[in-house]
Amino acid sequence: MTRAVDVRRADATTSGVAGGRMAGEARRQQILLVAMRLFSQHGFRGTTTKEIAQGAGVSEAMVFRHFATKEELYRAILDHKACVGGFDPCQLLADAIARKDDRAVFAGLARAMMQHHEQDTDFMRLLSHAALEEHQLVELFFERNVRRMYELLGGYIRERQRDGALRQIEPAIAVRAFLGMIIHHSLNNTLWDKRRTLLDIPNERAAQAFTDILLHGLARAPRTDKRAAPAARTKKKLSKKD
Amino acid sequence: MTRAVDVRRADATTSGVAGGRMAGEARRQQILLVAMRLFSQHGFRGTTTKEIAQGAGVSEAMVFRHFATKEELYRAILDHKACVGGFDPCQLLADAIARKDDRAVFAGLARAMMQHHEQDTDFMRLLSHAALEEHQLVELFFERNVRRMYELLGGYIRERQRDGALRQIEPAIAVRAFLGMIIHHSLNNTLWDKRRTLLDIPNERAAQAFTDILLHGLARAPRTDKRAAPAARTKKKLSKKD
DNA sequence: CGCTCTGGTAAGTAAGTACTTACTTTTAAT
DNA sequence: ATTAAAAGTAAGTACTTACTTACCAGAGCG
Repeated sequence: MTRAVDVRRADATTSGVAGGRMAGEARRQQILLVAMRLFSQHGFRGTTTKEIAQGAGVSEAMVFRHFATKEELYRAILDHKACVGGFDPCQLLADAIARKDDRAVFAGLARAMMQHHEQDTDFMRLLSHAALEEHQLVELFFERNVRRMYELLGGYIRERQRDGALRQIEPAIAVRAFLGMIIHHSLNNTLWDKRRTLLDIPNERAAQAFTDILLHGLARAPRTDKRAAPAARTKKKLSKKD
Repeated sequence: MTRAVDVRRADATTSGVAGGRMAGEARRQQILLVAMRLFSQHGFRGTTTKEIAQGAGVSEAMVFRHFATKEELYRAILDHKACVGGFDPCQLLADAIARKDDRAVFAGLARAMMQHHEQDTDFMRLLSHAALEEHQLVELFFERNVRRMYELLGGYIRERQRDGALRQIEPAIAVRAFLGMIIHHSLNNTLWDKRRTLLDIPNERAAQAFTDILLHGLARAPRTDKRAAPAARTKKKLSKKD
């Protein structure tokens, strides 16, 4: 709980604490960067404007010259990250999707997401803080990134269902299950179990394993005989009620 | 961001704002209860001792009579919840495990966890806050609850692998995948997408679907062939014993 | 009655907190 | 060189925060 005045200003390149006078826009960007790191570490309320200023190597007044309020600074970060932060799954997967290479689609996505999470831990933390603080910009991020992901993957799964390659399960559920594996795994690695005492495997293996589970899980024939009537799979036998 | 002085003291039974003089221990418990609600809503730094006192209907000094520091109060809550908060999967699943009823084991767990998450949203939030704030008591919770879960489920999967019912995949990975689906789903419902615009299904259906995906995903025969092997059938209808 | 113990408070205090004001230095175009 | 704007600061302000101090009221009990 005692937080101490830890590393901030670690190193000129990352913290950007450039001694001299900077051009306005450069300074603005630098403050933004520093603030993002601090907000992600300590949340909105847990970060003081003084710390941000110190981290950037300027006086507090400079922070308020560039951003009218602390809130505006926060908003600028979330806003910026909501656009830039998320990679573009469409582009990444376009090729595999066109080839209908299920394994390439899902494993590729898993790999890319995990890598992304690993590199941008700050943003994951920032988003988590924002969600807990019920910041409205989480919704923006949702609309811009998450919903598109559900549409893209859901659409692909639906298509493969029509092809007869996957069994009939609500695509959104499958998407949630898959993203759940990945995101939960990343959160475990960066937040809950950093020392990886529960499970310590390289990303590549995790991506393969999750893809395996999903694709076998969605595969058309639970076991053998697929030459039987295809109608049988509409509800299958395990729909034990609900 | 503007938080306002919302509901606190909603109602005498839940907020415990009992007017008169109380016995020491009773007051202590009541302060604890109020504090837990507030901490879960706003995190440690986001909750003031004044708010806690008001919520409990006493002066701030009373809070500090019972708990030397705010930190001690927080600790008392996490500590208490780490014991009481988590349900006991061992007991819950003992029967299904003994019967080797895969579907009952996993669906039962999924159901119970989701229900639990739904009822104790406060605790989920509290834990998330604690993890982000890197509070050391998260580790305690991990040791007491999460690790046991991995051991229990991992052990069961290993056993079923020996039985030839499940294919050879590292059990811990399967556990992570399954818990990931469940926990991610719960977090979506209570934190990220409360209005459930991405996916809105009853818990029971989610539990069934996740179990389906996992069990088919772990099933022994990924493809066709090997119709001779009788082992392949064990996981077919599995719910009905065998 | 006096006397103490306990649950309780009003009113602090010192150290933050976000944000401001009044002022100085540097840059660069005229 | 002159000058106006831009980059920068030191020292506030008004308010909040965790935590303290000094005191009160009533119950129980001799």
